[in-house]
Amino acid sequence: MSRLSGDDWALAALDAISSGGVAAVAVEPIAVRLGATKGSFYWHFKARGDLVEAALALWEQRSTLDVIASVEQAGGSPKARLRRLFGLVFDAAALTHADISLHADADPAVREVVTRVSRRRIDYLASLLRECGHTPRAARRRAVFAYSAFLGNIQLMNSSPNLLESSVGSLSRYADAVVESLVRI
Amino acid sequence: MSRLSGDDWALAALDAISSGGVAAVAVEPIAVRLGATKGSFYWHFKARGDLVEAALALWEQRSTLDVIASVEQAGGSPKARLRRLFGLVFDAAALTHADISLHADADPAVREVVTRVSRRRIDYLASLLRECGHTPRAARRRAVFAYSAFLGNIQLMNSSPNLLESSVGSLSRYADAVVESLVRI
DNA sequence: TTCTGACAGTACGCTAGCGTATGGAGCATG
DNA sequence: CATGCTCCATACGCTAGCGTACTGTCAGAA
Repeated sequence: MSRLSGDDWALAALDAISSGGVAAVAVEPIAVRLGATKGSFYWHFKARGDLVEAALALWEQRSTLDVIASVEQAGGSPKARLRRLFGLVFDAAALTHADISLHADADPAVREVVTRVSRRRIDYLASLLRECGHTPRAARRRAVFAYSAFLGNIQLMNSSPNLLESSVGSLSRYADAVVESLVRI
Repeated sequence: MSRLSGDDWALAALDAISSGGVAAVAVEPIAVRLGATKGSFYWHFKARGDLVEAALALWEQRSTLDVIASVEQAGGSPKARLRRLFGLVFDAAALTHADISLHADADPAVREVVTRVSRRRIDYLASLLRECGHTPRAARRRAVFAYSAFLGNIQLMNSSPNLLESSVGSLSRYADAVVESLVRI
């Protein structure tokens, strides 16, 4: 990796966000991690803010569009797609860590992206639930509820892993149950 | 406020946590906000870490013990207490903001406190649900679920307020419904 | 009134991180 | 081979914030 691209930096920045929030996006430490120096960074970006922006864009892409596309491509019944969706998001620890940091951020620019991401995810959830036979209103209500439950779960898993596992047993059976109760008319 | 106490500093630090996370606990800016200087701070505390610690202790007290005591003192049926509990936590924006920041923090010391707080809250929820007639196992499962839903809700309310309100209508009726479904055997 | 101790202000050095300027290294192309 | 372009390293100045040392102030005890 003798020569870096802007995407390399954005990826590393997203990594930093996952482990320490936007505040952890610091040029010099990331440069060290990439085995480079600031010289490289300031070639690809104008300022630190642009790196944060790029990382957010990357996150937005990966955590919504990519996930949705992957689920849609796999196909299957709406219920099967729901189940696959839950499986994906629970596994992708890297993505959920970024989620946690970003949802807690107070910066307006971050919140704008987060809101867009949340909206898109909820829209997709609602569309699946409509396909399952729910009315648009009910589908939307359930989608919002499911999404907020999802947020709470990753939060709790992150801050105190034992608490959840001890009362829920297997995560995959838990996801089964959640999907089941969401789909039930 | 010509003379400050250690508690004044801790309170201001908790405020800083609410609005910017633990990273926002910076001695000099807080000194300015208190109309003082570092000279005061380093009289009351040995180092910045001690201030963070004090703020966390304050949060732990207020967001668990105080809330629980207040609900218990008001009395009423377990269901009424549950309802009162939800009303309290949804209103206390200051507390929930701190919650959001702290649940997202990666520092082991913070996570230790957060885990203790979560455990205590879940324990209290479970005890109320047992009083409502649930078996211990069921009460605990529901308590964990309710708590994680709570976390998700404050998260969503914080990062994108409109998303929740638009699909849920009145927050107080929402709380009614949640309590109702929790209590139902 | 004087003295003492609790409390606060001021001045200083130190580190981390941002941003800039400048000087290469290496490759491509004439 | 010379030239120029792309990419990176190094060195520098600047700010925010931590922690320390010393100096001041004021209330109450003696």
